[in-house]
Amino acid sequence: MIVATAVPGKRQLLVEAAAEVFSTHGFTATRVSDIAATAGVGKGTVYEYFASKEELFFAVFEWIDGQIRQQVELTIARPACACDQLRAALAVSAGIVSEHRGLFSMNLDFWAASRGSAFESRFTDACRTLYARYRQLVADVIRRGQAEGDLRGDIDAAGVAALIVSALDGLAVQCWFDDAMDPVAAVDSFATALLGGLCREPR
Amino acid sequence: MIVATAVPGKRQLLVEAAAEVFSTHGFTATRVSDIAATAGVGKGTVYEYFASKEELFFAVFEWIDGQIRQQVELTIARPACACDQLRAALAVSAGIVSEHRGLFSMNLDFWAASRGSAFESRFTDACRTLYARYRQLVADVIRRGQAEGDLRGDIDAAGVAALIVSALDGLAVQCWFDDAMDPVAAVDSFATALLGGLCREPR
Amino acid sequence: MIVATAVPGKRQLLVEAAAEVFSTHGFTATRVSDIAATAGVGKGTVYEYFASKEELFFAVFEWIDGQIRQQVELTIARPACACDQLRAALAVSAGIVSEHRGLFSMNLDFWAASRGSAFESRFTDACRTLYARYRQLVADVIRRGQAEGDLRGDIDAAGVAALIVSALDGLAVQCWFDDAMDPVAAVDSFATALLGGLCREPR
Amino acid sequence: MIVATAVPGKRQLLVEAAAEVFSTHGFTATRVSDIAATAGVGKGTVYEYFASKEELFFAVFEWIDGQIRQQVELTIARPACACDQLRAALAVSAGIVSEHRGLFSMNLDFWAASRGSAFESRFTDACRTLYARYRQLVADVIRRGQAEGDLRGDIDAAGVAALIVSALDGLAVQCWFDDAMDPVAAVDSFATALLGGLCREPR
DNA sequence: TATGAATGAGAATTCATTCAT
DNA sequence: AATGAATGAATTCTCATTCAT
Repeated sequence: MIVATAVPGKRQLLVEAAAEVFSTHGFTATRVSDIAATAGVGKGTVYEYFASKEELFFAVFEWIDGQIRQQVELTIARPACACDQLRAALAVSAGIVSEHRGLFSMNLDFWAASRGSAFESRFTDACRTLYARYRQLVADVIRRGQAEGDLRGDIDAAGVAALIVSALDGLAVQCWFDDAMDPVAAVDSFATALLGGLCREPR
Repeated sequence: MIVATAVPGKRQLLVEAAAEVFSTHGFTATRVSDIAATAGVGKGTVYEYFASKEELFFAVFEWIDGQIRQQVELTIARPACACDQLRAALAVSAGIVSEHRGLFSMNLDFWAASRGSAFESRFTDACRTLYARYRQLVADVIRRGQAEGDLRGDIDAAGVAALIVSALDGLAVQCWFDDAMDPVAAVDSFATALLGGLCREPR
Repeated sequence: MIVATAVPGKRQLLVEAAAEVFSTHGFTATRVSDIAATAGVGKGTVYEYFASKEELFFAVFEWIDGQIRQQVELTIARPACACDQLRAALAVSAGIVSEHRGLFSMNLDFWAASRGSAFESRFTDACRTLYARYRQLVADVIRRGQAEGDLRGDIDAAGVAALIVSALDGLAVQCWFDDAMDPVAAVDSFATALLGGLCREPR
Repeated sequence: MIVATAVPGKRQLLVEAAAEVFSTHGFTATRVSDIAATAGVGKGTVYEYFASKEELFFAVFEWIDGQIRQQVELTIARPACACDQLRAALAVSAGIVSEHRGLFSMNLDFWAASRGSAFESRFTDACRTLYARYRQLVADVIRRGQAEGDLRGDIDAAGVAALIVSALDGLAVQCWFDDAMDPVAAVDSFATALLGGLCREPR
């Protein structure tokens, strides 16, 4: 679960207030004064802790990234065979998307921040690193599975890992646009297909 | 291929100029005057054809959507077994991503336009429809494959279709952040894994 | 006389409106919107012609500098002996100060602009050049007078020129603070003393 | 010399810290917190001693004024003929300018403070008084010289005094803009010219 | 129809000042 | 007395949009 810190300092208070307002209205439509009001402080106070609106936005990005990665890593760390780990990683990710549609919509803003904002390169770099890390995480599981004989050895682990990570991001996007989507169920079918093979006859 | 229309009217000229500038600088950082200059017309002329910057942006969205869907539909329409159709659809999509990284980065802006802009609901609705259509397209192939016996019947076609579409979107995101990614190779590995099954022993 | 241009373009209109407002309220206390209102245009229009408040301020500086230098140069250009030229230059300068106390008060702002503003070096450079030019102008007259035998040859022309120019600036400062000062009369006494010598017995 | 007080109270400590920061960055660009930091006290402490930034600025003005006037008065107080007193007064003033270019640059800020600041009239009044006093000082020397027969009696003492004082102020301005200027040498030439007469034949 | 000069709503940001501790 | 976290008034500047030509 993504939960508020127990005893947040004022900086963290602002990050969480910002997350709330940004995730509701989007980056552009959010005014700094909205965040200040939500946090229950004066407008100037925001600038005591963050040099700019974008700096605060980036802090929100880092906070959310940390929260999510922590859960995924914990899940994958549990000892199990590679198949089960992949399935569990997919399931927990879908669960997060399902529970936090609002927060996940911020992804769209984070991504867009890499397009023409003053922090363009900062967000681009952070996202590149973030995705490289997730791909690595998944690829390692796959390679271990291949080494241990659970998974087919004739498949490029990095390529498949990239697409698994992609699938989860893309799923969150579709869920953002369509409340009716059930990410958990979709991911479950996907895991079954991917692990067992869609084709009746393996190729 | 995504190509300029042969004899564009001035409206189409503006759409294509806008696509170029938007894809280079992002929606927010693009000024209407930039687009006018790129199109070689006066700033006021833009408003003869589009009521607002966002309206023009939406027109770009529709144009690109049309271009891409056309290619995907043509690919899927070719008679083949379901497996080959899926593989071909994945390949052609990856190819488009690969060839048009710039255009694809606009996705990030389109998605973000669903967050707090004046056209919020217009983009949201359009994206919901767009994704529903792609999911349908893929799900139909899967269902046909199941009916014809090429694909396993015990799998939820809709769920898997959702994730396949997701994977392609997510892949484009990662390619935007990381020039070193090769979407075509990654998709190929993914197709092999998905169709044949990652596990050595089918489950 | 310092007069408004006969057919000012909008840029010049703004410069003159700005000169009026700046000279009345000082740089800091002047709001860009005040200038726009005085010029009878919208706030945004100011930014069509000047990139910033300081850029406009600099344009005012250049305009006033041009106006004044023109008069001084015209005066000095009239054929006369060096003594008369110096006397005339002093007189015309005092006359300008006397007639345009308001405009001259802008000097105080121009000078202060060289202290910590974004345009610090631009104003510093411009003032350095401006004063070097005036010193040169006066020094040339003195040297000519020395060559022609009208003025004592044992005196450093550059040093005296610097102080003559200084005296006029300092006089404008005192006039700004004290309406009762009569620059014309003061300069007349000064010219007599300087040219004839304060001491009863020449040294 | 302008030196720090031997055992400064905290108020004086702040005045001197402020003088340092103001003279370095100018009034506008100086933040109260900079002064506090330079003085080694908390920001709030400044307000225990001064009601506002401008009040502190005014205190700096008074402090510097006092320091400088003291030196000039001491110089003039030395018994000598009027000619020598004038020459000495000019020399000592040029010496101060030369040694304290930084401090003197504050003049530009003091003057500008008379333009649109909340303390406008306070600075204006103080400067008017200050200059009246200096003019009086110089005029008295001249009048004494005239009475004693050292100086020509047909010259308006007040007018000449005003320009002598002006010249020193203006000189400081030019020195601020041009490091290459040597105020001491310039003033020496000026003194010679003024006392002995620029013209070969006294008029 | 095409234009681009003019507009002004709107938001980020700064920093002097306050005041609870 | 000393502090510095908190405040919000105030102002610059941007740029989508309008409309007279």
